[in-house]
Amino acid sequence: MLNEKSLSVSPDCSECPIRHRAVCARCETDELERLEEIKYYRKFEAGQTVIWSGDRMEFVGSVVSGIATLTQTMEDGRTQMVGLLLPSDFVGRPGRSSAAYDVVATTDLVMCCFRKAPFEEMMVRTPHIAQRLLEMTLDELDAAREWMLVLGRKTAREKIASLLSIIARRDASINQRDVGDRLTFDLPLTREAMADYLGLTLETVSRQVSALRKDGVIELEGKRHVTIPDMGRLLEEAGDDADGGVFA
Amino acid sequence: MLNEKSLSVSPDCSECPIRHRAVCARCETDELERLEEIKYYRKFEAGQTVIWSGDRMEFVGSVVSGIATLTQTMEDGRTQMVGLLLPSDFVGRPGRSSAAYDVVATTDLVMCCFRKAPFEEMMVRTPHIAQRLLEMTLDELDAAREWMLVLGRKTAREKIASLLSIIARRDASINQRDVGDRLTFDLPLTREAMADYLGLTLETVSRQVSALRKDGVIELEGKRHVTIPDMGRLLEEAGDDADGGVFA
DNA sequence: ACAAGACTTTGACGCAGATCAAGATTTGGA
DNA sequence: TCCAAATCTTGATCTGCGTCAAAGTCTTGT
Repeated sequence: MLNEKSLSVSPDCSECPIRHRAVCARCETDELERLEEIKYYRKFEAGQTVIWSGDRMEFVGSVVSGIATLTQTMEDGRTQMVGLLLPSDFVGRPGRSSAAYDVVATTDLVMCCFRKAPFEEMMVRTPHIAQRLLEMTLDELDAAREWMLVLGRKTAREKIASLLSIIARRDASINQRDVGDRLTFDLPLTREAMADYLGLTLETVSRQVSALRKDGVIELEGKRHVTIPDMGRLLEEAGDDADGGVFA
Repeated sequence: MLNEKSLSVSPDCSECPIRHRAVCARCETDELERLEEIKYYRKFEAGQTVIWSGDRMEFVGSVVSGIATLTQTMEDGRTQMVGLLLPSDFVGRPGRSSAAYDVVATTDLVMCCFRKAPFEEMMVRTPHIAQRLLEMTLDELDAAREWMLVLGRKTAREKIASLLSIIARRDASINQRDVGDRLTFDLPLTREAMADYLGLTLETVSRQVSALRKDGVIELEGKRHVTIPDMGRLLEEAGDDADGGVFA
């Protein structure tokens, strides 16, 4: 269930990513109007849980701004982040009734949501929506498998470099920067969240970030503001040669 | 490309899993006939590579019998298995032209294949196929994320127990056994393949298998024949409480 | 049936990353 | 503005798993 702290925002959002990425681009006008009818916005504050694992899912949607994470937890408290949701990423499982993971806003977050039942109904009537969703799910699957290599076989230093290169690349594409230039961004994750993503402890994350800084692979201003002087070098450190990770 | 050692087998296969799982179950007759036209079988020997990462994919299909694996390799030779394909699992990426991973037969393998272009064309005409494929892809994504927890946060012993419980569960469902009974099966993987799946070395796998045997969690006859006297106990060892892993 | 190769087990030892601990820096609320 | 809580850094030590090595056991072909 949505947290009571969430609240609707303006119902108009011309840059709503689902409009471009998932649904509207190829829709006929009447479907587009129907979509507008079932669309609404939700806002969450940093730290709020969007959905708890096991909760009934009543919407699907996508991230408009901010960052959310998908997390799994074992009974003894060990946690593993299994997905990082950046603007334009899709959330939800057409055809599934309950959430499989905790979804947590790590920064202030705006989501564009569609009520699930009418969305699914529309999916049946409009085949290209199902196809677009299949494509997006295949991308996520590739990303998850890419991450399995990171978790299973990379060293701590390579893991940090992999994560930084993914965030840098995504950030560059959102802000229309050229990868290859000096990239600069704010880390949207605490050291602990990074550790949960990478299967490490926060102390190891801190040490390896310091080491990469000392070696000139990254520059830091404060704790969170990162600049990558040489993306090629970072990718080498990540063990990805040049082409880099697929993570969406 | 398919390896030259592969060869067609009988074109009839009444228990072809795709018939039940992905496509035919809800097809109208004419689609079913069309499917028959583009269907063919391929047989591979243990150890053969079905497709190399980067190769042009000319078919989609599913495993009829035997086991295949999806593997990623780094330049320095480190490898990580990112998927385990058991009978009825689907292989291939509608909408993608080249393979993202190596697909290797670890036992003798029979696959039921469909030529990709006509299959995709049919997908467009027959919406429920696209929907079925979306469901299957979502299952795979859940499995991959479940595995991220295994790789990132579990100990070597828990990893082995997790893998054994997945294989045992799948084997039980294929052979219509009741989970909860004494389960018995042949391990379809070498110690090295298990290590590649679990992000461990083969020596560690061997030691932990021995330890689980010594502790009575599993019984071994020869190197490969395993029996699980108490599935609940195994799941505890895996750190999954009771309900267990989703891995498909 | 036997030899050669593939697979597996076990031991000894080292190291990357975890754990435990203490401070330092940043953030936010009254 | 100042205090308390959250976040981050760094150090010392421990340990699970990797590495290296050797020997045992299956499998296969001739």
